[in-house]
Amino acid sequence: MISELKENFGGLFEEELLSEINQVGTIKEVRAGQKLMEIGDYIRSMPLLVSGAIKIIREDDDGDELLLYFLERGETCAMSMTCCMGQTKSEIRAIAETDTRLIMIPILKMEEWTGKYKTWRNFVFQSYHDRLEEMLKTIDSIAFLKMDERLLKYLQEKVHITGSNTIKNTHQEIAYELHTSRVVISRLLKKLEKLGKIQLHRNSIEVVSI
Amino acid sequence: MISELKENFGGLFEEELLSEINQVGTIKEVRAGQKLMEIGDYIRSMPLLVSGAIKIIREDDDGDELLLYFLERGETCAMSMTCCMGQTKSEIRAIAETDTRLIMIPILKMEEWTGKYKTWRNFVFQSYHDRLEEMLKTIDSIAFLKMDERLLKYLQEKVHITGSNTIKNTHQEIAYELHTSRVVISRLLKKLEKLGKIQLHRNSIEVVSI
DNA sequence: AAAAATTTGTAACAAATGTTACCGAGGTTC
DNA sequence: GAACCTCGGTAACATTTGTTACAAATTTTT
Repeated sequence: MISELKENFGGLFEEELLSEINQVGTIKEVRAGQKLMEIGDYIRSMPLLVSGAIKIIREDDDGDELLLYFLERGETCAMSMTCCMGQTKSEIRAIAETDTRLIMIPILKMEEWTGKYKTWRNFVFQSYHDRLEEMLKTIDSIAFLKMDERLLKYLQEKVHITGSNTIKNTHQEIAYELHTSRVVISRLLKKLEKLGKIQLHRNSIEVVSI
Repeated sequence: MISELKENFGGLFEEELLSEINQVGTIKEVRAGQKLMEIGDYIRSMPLLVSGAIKIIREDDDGDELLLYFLERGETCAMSMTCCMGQTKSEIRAIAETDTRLIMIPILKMEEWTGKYKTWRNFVFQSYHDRLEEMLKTIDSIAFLKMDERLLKYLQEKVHITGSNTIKNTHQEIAYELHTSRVVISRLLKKLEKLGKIQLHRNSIEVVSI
């Protein structure tokens, strides 16, 4: 674990903290599609993302979904942090977007470290800041953009996160994440294909040039 | 200052911290409508809200606005905190919604206190948590609600924040904050009036029962 | 008081998004 | 291979939201 720790967090944390993490952290591996956290769950440990990507989903009372953002390597879930400390329930769902490796830190330790290590504190603050920024970007998208622009952004994000130009999703799945209907997505994707930006296949979308 | 400090933050902070705040904090008073922070500003101190309310506004490249949320007494601006520490520019605009009193804390001190006082640390973490929650609520509104429901929520919020059943705004002002057009707001307000929920006057809206 | 500006109401229309329905292509199961 | 299921394409239509235009009421400015 120590090598991948240094790879992802070496620049941030001092030796002593790294070795503490190494001692108390446990590795968790999840496959793409697997659920990491459900709305209403209590959280007992804080995740550090070593590799892969996680999508964070919001749901309303009617069961309607919305993709909030993706977490990437080197990041952590700000929601988890406060949930841990405040003993409140999760307000979001977390699902592995790709195969993912995490280091799980027990709550108690993370509280201890915020007093003990300035670098840890800064990391936690930075994480909050990043998450607030990400939320602002999400708000910008749904408030200021039309659906076609949101879809384009979504496709770009997917390419970035998965590191592949082929997006393996059905139109229905995309519709859920953008909180719209399948017909709307099919319509807009067809338009993008006619513009030469993508190529449509069954169960997958090939991004040509965006 | 010490008395209003205790009134708003007495339960949270220990005597020693309260007295430190009393020493280095400076009082700032702003009138309703006055701007506290502009997009792109660098922030040099962190505000603690003693009385009044502040509205936080997001703006896109075209100058379109959106109300994000209100800050109330006992709260602080999470954005400011990270902007302070990371030396980054503000991404939002802050405008006093009512006459407002603030205690301004210099950046250096707040960094020092995060190491020194556990209660301060917890306050900062709690503030981040509250802000993330508030952002989630904002996202819920714009993603899942129709404009008439958003308007209703907005009116409720206004009544709560100002402590008055009379909302002194033009339809155009409301339209800006909800990022829609004046005609849409006038239309929906008229519908609410016909339902007996509000009464419309020039430059003001009287909330009867919501 | 007259002129100008602001605010609101309303109609008519346009655009974006959501809904329902149905079909056909592909793949899977039996 | 027949029956079944999933996925995507498309049309037709409904609803929501946005736009333009104009009039009436009220307030402010000159």
